Amino acid sequence: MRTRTTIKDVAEAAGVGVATVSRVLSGGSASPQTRERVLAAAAQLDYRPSALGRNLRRRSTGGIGLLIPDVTDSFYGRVADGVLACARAAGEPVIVGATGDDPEDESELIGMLLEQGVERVVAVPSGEAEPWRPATRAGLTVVFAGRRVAGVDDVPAVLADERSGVRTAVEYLIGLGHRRVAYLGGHGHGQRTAAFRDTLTALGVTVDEELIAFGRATRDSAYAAASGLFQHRPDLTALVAAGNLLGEAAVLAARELDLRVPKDISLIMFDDVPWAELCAPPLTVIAPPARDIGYRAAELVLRGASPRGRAVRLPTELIVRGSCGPRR
Amino acid sequence: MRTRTTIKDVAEAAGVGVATVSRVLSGGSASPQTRERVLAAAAQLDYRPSALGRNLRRRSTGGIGLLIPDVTDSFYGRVADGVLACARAAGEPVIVGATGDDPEDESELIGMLLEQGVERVVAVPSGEAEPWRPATRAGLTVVFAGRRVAGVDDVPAVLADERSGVRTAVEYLIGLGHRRVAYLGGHGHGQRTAAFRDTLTALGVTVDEELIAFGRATRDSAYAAASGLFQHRPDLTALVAAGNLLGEAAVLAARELDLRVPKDISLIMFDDVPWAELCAPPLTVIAPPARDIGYRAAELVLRGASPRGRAVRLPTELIVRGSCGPRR
DNA sequence: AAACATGATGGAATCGTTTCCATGAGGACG
DNA sequence: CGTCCTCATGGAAACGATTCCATCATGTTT
Repeated sequence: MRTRTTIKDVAEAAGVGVATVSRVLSGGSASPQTRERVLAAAAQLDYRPSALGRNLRRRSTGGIGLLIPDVTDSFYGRVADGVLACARAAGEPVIVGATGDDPEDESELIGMLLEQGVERVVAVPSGEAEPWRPATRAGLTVVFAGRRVAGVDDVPAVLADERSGVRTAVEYLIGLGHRRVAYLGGHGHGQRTAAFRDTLTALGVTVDEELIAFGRATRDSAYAAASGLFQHRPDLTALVAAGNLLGEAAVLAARELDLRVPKDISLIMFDDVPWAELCAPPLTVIAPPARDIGYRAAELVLRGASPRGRAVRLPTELIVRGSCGPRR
Repeated sequence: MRTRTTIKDVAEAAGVGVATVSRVLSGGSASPQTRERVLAAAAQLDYRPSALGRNLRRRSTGGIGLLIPDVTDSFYGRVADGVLACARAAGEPVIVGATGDDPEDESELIGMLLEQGVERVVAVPSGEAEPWRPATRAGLTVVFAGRRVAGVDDVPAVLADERSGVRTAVEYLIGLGHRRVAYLGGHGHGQRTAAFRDTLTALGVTVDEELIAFGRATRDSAYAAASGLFQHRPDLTALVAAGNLLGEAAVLAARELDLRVPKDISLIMFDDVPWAELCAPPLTVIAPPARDIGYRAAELVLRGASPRGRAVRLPTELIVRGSCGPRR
C-alpha cells in the first residue's frame, strides 16, 4: 500500500522547502504566492499533517485524558459528554479510561496516559491521593470533576454545589414535616454526607446515626443497604439517596417492601436521570449539572488551569416531582 | 523542570547502547547479565518508554478509536464500556468521539483519528457510507458495532440479532391476542423495522402502515411520535418501541394520555435499561447484549479483523416483566 | 550609492523510539 | 590451529513534523 503523503511530498510538489510548508500550514509568515502554491499542493495531495511527527517534536500528545469510574453510569456519562463536547470544539482528541473507582486501576490508567504523552487530564478521581502523585510530579495538568481528593490540593476542581443541594433537599423534607429522615450514601459522597448531618443539626433535628447507611458501587450492595434501612427502621418517613444508583435501589426496595411513595415514605435523590420521570410517582431530585461540570473541567484543563486554582462550584437544582409528601 | 528520562539515559546508566535497552525491554535477545543491568537501570530511573517515539517509528498509534452517537445513551454507553474493557485488557488506549449520528461530524472525527495515526476503529456508524471511504482507503481496520452501513460491505460488524429479537417480541404480542400492534422506530433501526413488518405478515396479520411511526433521536421528537400514534389510533392495543429512547417516550406518552399499562396498552421495548425495572409496571424488553457487542467488536479489531469478515450476530433475550398483557 | 533593516526561504537539527547492519567475541568443528 | 557459525552488541538511520539559524533578495535610510 502506498505510504501516506508527508510534508516532504507537499514541499516537493509545491517546489518549496519543508520548512515553508510547515510555516504556511501553521499560519506562519509566507509570501502570498508561495502560500497559494503550498495550499494548492496540499489540497491536491489531500495532505493531513500526521500528529505523530508533531507530537514527538512537541514532546506531547495534544489531546486530553478522561478518567471516570464508569461510562455506564448516567452521571459520569453526562460528565464525559461535556468533556467530549468541549474537546471537540477545540479539535482535541480524548483518551478515555474507566477506573471502576479502583485506585489501582486508576493508577495504571494514569501511567498509560503518561506513556501516551498526554499532559492534560480531566478525572473523576477514585478518592485516593496516591495515584495522583506521579501525575503531578510529571507535570500533568489535572482538573478534577465532580469530586476532589483529600490531600491533593494543588489540583483545581469543578464540582456540583453538593452542600447547598443536599441542604435544600433536607430543608424541603423537614419543611414537609419529616423528622426521621434517612440517608443512603455511597463511595465518594463525603461532601453530601457531611452536608446531610450539618443541615439536620442546623435545623435542630438530632442526627440518628442508625438512619445513615452506605452501599458500595454495585446495584446489589445499594439494594441491600436500602432494604436493610427500611426493614430495620420502619419508623423512618423520608430518605435522601446520594446518587442515582442509590436512588434506584431505594425505589426498588420500597416497592419490594410495599412501601407506598410518597404516602409511606418520601424519596429524594441526588442526581437527575431520565428514568426519574418514568417512575411512579416521578422522583423528586436534586439535579447536578453533570454535563456542565465536564465541559467546564475540560475548558479549564485546556486553558492550562492554574495549579493553585480553587474549586468551581456549579449550582444544583431542586426538581419537585411526585415522590415527596407531607409526613404521614 | 527536568525532562523525562529517555532510553538514552537508561542506556548510559546501564553502560550499554540504546539498541540493547530497546531489545531488552521489548523481549529481544540479550545476555542474562546485560538484561539484568538494563532492567535494574530502568527500574531505578523509573523509565517508561514514550509512546510518542515508538508511534512515530511504527507509523501508527497503537490505540483504538471508538465512535459512538452519544455517550449518554445507555445502549451506546454499554457498548463503549465493552470496548474500554477489552482495550484495557490489551493495554491499548482508546480515543473516543461522539458523532451525534451526524455523518458530517462522523466524517470529521474519522479525519481526526486518521490524523492521530489511529489505525483501528470500532464504530456505531451513523448510516452514511461516505464518511467511511477515506477510512478504508487509508487502510484503517474498522469494525462496526450494533449497526452496519449499506454499501460498506468490506467492514465486519458485530450486531445484536435484531431480526430474531423483534420477531420474538411480535410473536409474544400476537400470542397475547393483539392484532393492532404499533411500531415506534428511530434512526438506524432499519433491521428492526423490517423484522417487524416481516413477522407480522408471516403471522398472517396485515401490516397497517399507519401504525408505524418514527421519531428522530431527541426526546421531544420521540415523544411527539409516540403521542401522535396513541392519539391518532386509539384502537391500537400494543406497541413495540425500537430503542430505549422510544420506549421512554412511549411510557411517558401513555401516562400522559391516561392509558393504563398493560390494561389499555401493552408495551415492549428493544433494549434493556436500569429504569425498565423501575417503571410501574416494570417494562418487558428485548435485551441486546450491548456490552458484549462492544467487547467482541474490540476483540475483532485488535485481532486485525479480516476485511472480508461477515457479521457476527449476538442473541437477544426476551425479559418478561409486567408491561404486556392479553388484548383488552 | 553604501549600509542597513526587513522578510521570505530552505537546510538541518531535533524529538524518542525501533531496527537494520556491521563488528567482534567466543565456541564448535574439521 | 584455522575457519565458520552463532550470538550479543552498539552505531546509525529511519519515522514526520517543527523550528532555529543562516542566507539571500528586496526595500529603506542616510
